[in-house]
Amino acid sequence: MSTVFKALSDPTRRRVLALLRQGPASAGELADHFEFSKPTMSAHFTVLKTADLVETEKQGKQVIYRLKMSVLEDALLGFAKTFGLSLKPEQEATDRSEEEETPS
Amino acid sequence: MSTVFKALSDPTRRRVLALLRQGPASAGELADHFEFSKPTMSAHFTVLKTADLVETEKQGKQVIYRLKMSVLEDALLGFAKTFGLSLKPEQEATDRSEEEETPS
DNA sequence: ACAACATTTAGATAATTAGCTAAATAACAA
DNA sequence: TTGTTATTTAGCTAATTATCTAAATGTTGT
Repeated sequence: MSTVFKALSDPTRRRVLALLRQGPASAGELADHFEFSKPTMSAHFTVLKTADLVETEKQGKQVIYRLKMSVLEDALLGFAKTFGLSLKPEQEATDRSEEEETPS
Repeated sequence: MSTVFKALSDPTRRRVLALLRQGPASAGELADHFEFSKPTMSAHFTVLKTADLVETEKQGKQVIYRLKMSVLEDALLGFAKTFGLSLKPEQEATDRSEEEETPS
């Protein structure tokens, strides 16, 4: 858990995770969202991987990063529980993009 | 939010917060739970205070630290929301012995 | 084989962090 | 006032971190 919180402590890494929430992406695609050098971004990816928050798959020249949602969820949940909070899945945006929102 | 995550990235500080979950405590009481020096613990308290995760009140010689639960909750919630998760209060042990709340 | 592209590794540096001891400050008690 | 206790500040150091450029590695296309 400590590695997860360490990983989350950097805003760039949190943004990377948020990007991956949209779906898998290559190292380069991810890096393009930032102004840092590729090596710098690569180092951030390594931290995320060490924390087991992402997994990778090599596809040709590219390395595809994928969010390990369950790991993030468990870490967050484990911590939240210490404080009498629990985590529940939110109303998920459905794929029907043209539809009106259900009023809350 | 970044200061909160920075604060949470250290296990000692997470333990301090967990202790404060039980109720307010003085700097010394908190420090007694750890093997680090008082000044080291004081520095940790400063980080927590900077992140607005705790507030203090001076009582005579002592400084009482109190967890700002709502700040922790909001930070956690804000982040969780990015990932389609939300927080809810857990089933709390119904030990009312210390409370002076009006029953609903 | 060679070149182009995608990514990581190596190696360096500046900034930050977490820890320490010693000293300063603040409150209270005798 | 002097001493005791609680906490913080000052000043230091070692370790870690975030960043960079240059080079290495691995993959694909010609």
